[in-house]
Amino acid sequence: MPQETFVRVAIDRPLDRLFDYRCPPELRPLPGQRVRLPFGRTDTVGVVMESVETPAVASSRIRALGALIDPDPVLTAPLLELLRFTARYYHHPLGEVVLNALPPALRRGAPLPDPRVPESLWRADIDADQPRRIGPRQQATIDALREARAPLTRDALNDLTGLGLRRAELERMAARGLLAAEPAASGTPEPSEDGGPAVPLTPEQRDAIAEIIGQTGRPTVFLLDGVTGSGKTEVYLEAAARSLARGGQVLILIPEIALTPQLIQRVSRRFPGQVAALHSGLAAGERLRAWDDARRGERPLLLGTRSALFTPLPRLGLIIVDEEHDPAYKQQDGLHYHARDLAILRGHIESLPVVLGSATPTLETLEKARSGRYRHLRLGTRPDGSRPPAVNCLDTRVHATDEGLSAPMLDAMRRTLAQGRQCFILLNRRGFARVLTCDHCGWVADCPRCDAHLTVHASIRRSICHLCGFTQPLTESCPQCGQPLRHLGVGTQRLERALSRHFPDTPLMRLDRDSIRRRGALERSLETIRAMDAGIVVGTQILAKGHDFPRVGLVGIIDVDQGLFSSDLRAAEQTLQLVLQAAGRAGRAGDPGEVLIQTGHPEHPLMRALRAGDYAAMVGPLLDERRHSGMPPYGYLALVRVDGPGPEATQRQAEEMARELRRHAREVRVLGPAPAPRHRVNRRYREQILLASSRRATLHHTLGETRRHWEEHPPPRNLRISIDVDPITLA
DNA sequence: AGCACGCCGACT
DNA sequence: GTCGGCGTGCTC
Repeated sequence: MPQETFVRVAIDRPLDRLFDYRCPPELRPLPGQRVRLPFGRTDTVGVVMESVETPAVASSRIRALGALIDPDPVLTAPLLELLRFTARYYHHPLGEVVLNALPPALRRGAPLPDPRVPESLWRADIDADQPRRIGPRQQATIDALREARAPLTRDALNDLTGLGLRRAELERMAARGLLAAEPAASGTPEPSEDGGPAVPLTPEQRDAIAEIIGQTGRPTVFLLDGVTGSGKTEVYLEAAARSLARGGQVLILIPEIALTPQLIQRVSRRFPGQVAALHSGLAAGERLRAWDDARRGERPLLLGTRSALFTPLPRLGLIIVDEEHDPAYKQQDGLHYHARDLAILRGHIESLPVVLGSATPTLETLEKARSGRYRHLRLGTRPDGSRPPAVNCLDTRVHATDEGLSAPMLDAMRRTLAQGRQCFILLNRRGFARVLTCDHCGWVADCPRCDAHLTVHASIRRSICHLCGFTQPLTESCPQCGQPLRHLGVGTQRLERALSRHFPDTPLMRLDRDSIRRRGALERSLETIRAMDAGIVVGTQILAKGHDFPRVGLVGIIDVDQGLFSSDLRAAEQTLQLVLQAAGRAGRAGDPGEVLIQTGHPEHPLMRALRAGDYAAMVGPLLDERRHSGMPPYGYLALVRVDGPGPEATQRQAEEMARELRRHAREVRVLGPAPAPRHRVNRRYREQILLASSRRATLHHTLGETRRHWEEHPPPRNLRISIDVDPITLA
């Protein structure tokens, strides 16, 4: 009798199990292949995980597979292994994890894009000096096409310009006779070769590249540790070039593509036609195309944000994680994975080197580099010969501040501007004022849905909750006693207004999430800043990201104190990183810049360390502290969160969870439940339980057993339980 | 999660 | 009488 075969299938449901199906004789799906299947009363999409001889449930319950969606697997075997681990490690349903690795269109069962259908290629089609009214976007498009000297796809154009051009926009330009479209010739166009690196490499850079390439095919992890301006990007690009030259694919992860348009442009220019970019700004179709181009090796270099980690890359040879300290690598909802940690795991599974780059590495990474588990590559010298900036504190108890600004800060700004250099003023709070309050009766404008004050946004005359987005019109007088209200605390918008009064004739810009919301606004702002001579830029941490500016003489930090005294696990570390990243903007090409920090606590150990200026030295005491308290990297944490519509039921459920966790705890401390630091967000109440252990295994045992229990005795539907393994913040 | 079944309240 | 509220149970 012919042997029947069965497959075990992953499905996009929050059920922590796989489902077995009978294979009709003509269907022999391989692991990683998408299939359509009957599920309950409907049809759904699944991914085959493995073949099995005997199903896990009685054969009477087994149903037959519907159909294959693709002729071949869409996910590779090593990627499936990574996804299995991910589900186990983060205690998340495997089906959701697996389907999450697919672009949304494929998750819903859409067909793969047909690689034989070429995209349009665009070229400039305009007489050189024909006088015409052309907008800045159109001009930039035409300039990019002329510079490329070859017709480009829309994707390639967007990579080069960062404009996010839509098809309709290009078609409008074509209708006006500015552009012409032609179908792509067979095969990829090979635009003009850009040659090797633009600047000669330093010996340190050459050594780093040689070390990385020397580990090809081995799961070696590198920490590429170098201050701003030390040329980490050149090391990435050159290592990538050599890996590509050997026929491998390269994955470069970056924290947020939207904030680093310069990097995409730089990579696209260096590797024309070879780069696929994957990030949240893409429309569904573009995302699918980029993903599939990377999967098929059509574009062997994939540049993307954290989710790009799950892209199948059959010939992957090298992974680079840029700015590894950036918390954006940790997904904060649903599947709480850390893309940097999983990148390292992927390196092990696929046996390839992983490069973690940062000027301010996390304590976790530094500790592993110090203990020798990672190879530590240092780029100490800046290729342009500049020295690091001097860091000084301004004691706000001595120097009073008005709208956030002290007199010495203003003096330093005047000096810097007089030298023809720029001032960057960093304040990590957007909006106008922190709160709206009444001096007479003490009323404060609070969010009706969260435990948070509403932030004043004067420009749009509204108050906004930064937690849930609730907004309401600004009121002039107190709703309780009718007295006029006062704006308390300073945000970037208020700082901008104050500075425009102090420096009425100086160019002034603001850079924060609100100012760059419109498409292309960030690119325009960065361009303006770069073109500006002396001037002032006010902004949030976006200012501290790795943009390159040539003329910054002063970086002023308005308020670090909330970072010094926050009780959160990583507050000190992250404050250090933020200040140093910001400081990295100061001083280029011979001119050391200056960093001025306003603080009420200049004697605080962190501030003393900052003045000394050496990140590695500052980290020592922080690591000691972590060791003594058993915190990461010397101990392991997991956070169990319960949230629900009412405070009492949520608390009861959290208490039951904690009881269950304690029942299974072996060498695991179970702390709580306690109301989460922001107890109420978006009309939901949140309780949390912290698990701590000196061993990973015991933590996972406790979580696993508890999870099994609640799968069997599920809590009411309106209560949600989520597990955050290796939480980045306890808030 | 989806989806259906099931058992109680105010409508044409 | 029946449309529809959301509690509960199941999915190979």
